[in-house]
Amino acid sequence: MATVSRVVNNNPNVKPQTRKKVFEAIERLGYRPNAVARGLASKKTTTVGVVIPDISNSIFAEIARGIEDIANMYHYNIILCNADKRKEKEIRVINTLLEKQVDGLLFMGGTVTEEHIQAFQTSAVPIVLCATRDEKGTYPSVDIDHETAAFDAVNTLIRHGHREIAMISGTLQDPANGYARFQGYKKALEAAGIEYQEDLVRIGNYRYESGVEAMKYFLGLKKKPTAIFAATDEMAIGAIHSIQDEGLKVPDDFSIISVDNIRMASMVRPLLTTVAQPMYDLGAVAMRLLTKLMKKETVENPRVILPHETILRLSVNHVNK
Amino acid sequence: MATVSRVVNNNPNVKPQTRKKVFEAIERLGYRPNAVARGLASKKTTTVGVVIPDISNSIFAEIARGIEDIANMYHYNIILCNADKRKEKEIRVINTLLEKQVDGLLFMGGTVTEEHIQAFQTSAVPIVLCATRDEKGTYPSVDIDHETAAFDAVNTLIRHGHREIAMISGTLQDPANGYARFQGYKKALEAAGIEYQEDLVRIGNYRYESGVEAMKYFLGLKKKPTAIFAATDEMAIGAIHSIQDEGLKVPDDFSIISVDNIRMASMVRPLLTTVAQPMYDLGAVAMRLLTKLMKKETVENPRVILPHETILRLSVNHVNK
DNA sequence: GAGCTACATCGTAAATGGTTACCGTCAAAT
DNA sequence: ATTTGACGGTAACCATTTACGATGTAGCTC
Repeated sequence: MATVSRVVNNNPNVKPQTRKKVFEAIERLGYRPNAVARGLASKKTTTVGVVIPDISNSIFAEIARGIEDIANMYHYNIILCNADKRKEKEIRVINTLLEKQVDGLLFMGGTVTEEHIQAFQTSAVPIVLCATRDEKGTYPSVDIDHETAAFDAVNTLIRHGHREIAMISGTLQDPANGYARFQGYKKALEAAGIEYQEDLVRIGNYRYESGVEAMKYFLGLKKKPTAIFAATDEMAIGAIHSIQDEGLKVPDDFSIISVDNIRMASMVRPLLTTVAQPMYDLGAVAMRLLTKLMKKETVENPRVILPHETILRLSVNHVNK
Repeated sequence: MATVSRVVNNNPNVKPQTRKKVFEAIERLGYRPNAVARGLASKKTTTVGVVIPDISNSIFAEIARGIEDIANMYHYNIILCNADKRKEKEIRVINTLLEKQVDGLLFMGGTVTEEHIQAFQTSAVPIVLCATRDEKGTYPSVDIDHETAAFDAVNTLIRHGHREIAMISGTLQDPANGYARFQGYKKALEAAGIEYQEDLVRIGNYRYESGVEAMKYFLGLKKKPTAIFAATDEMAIGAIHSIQDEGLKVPDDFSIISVDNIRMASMVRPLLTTVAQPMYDLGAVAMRLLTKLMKKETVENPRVILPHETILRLSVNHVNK
């Protein structure tokens, strides 16, 4: 038994001849090692748990792809759990993942609350937050700087001469895509000495339809904005279509910018100018970080902020007075 | 030990009072059952393996969501493995999934070859194919009828008076999205007595860019088609933009139809007319089928074909002579 | 009231399929 | 002959489940 274990695990303490005999027997018997027994004995499962808000959301799917690729590279498997940003469900899957003795946990989601922290603390294995972070900064995380990303987006509008800039925001309850991006918008206005006007902000739900709706509202204003900053590409695309449906043009009549750079941003007319967040890399870097933690390597900086980049395409123009 | 096991597993043979004491101890000690040991002893892991070509592809992501929801409903977890339709990698992940003692396997991919079958045969647990099938029909599967879906698509073009109908196909090596949809195109032409013309078919790679390219080719023809059938929505949207970039209009100058009905189909102008394949349901039904198989329930029809539906939106018009 | 049965409850120990610490053996080298 | 190191085997261990047996209690019969 021990010898078989050694050859299966590539332990050098076995004569090549014996190794060969074992391999032949394995072949002949159709033996397949049982990873569950192995996991019990070795206390390692070579699988990591991933909690994700919604795999059918292209942003998270792209992040997941990054996670999977790196996990695969290090021979880990992934247990994937959708949790829809519902706290109660998140806590539940964290616990079942921990019961399954995953070697590490990758958490994506919206807010991480006190209850999340409590669940995390019961964990014997490392946890990293991906595309989110905890307020206190006690857990390793990889994310972008949403506020600065939004700031940069609004700023490129301002540099193009716009001063009537509306925003289609997400809910302010959401710390990253919602609140932070909204703060970036406000700060950019402030830095340019532009007064913040409440009726130039609409709250959407990140989706296309809410972008359409929000833009309809702006189009109904007596004093219309000249540019729109949307918190997500999807809402931006909704806004574009809302404008085009009225017979108006982007960027001639309105400039549009947003944050994300989903694939669709280069599959619309006009091509969407947006601040790219490196989705694949968010996942990849988070997973890489987790592998280090699982190997108990010391990591210099466990809270990484990935750079964003504004991609100038065709939906932003100089203001048209 | 046995008693604890009984209360944890909700076995009725335990006095309420004892049960309570056990729960208190669990609470006090912070005991968390070890699913790995449980799996070893019970020979069940309550996890199923899913091999998927690419989770960042929105179609598969949507299917995966269906799988996950149903799995969750039956208290299964999902081990997700990307395999990129690469046979060698598919075989490899099938084996590691089986080593992990998954209770069942859901296979999505392109072709299922003889080697796949061999790998499947070593499995002690049920396997179902999702969005694909094996030629011999030996394995349970859930899929749509790609040929008929394509047939229906082309047919609605024909019913709108079109006779010069081009196709942007996928590779004919791919049995489902490629070959079958192409066959549907040919048969629809044939049924309408329209001659098949080789230079009205271009092969793409399912992606947006290849749709753009293919359409450029058609626009360069002396005798242009009046309608285009694309094997996927993405290519159709590429074609639409290719047309619009030339200052021409959809559907005035060209009618466009395709198969899939991805979210983006209702996020373009004009809204894309397409034959919908029920992606979420493909996943959900496949997973449901797998749960039955895992419970050793007998299932009447293990090879299910889900219905498709043509969604009339705005990219198809009556021909304009 | 003793004895018996039946049943509910609980504990014991084997089994699950590996890993690994430890020890014994053997051949080669000193 | 002794030492050394490579190699292989033994058995403990991992945390559960589960078959089976032990225990206790209540109810019943005589």
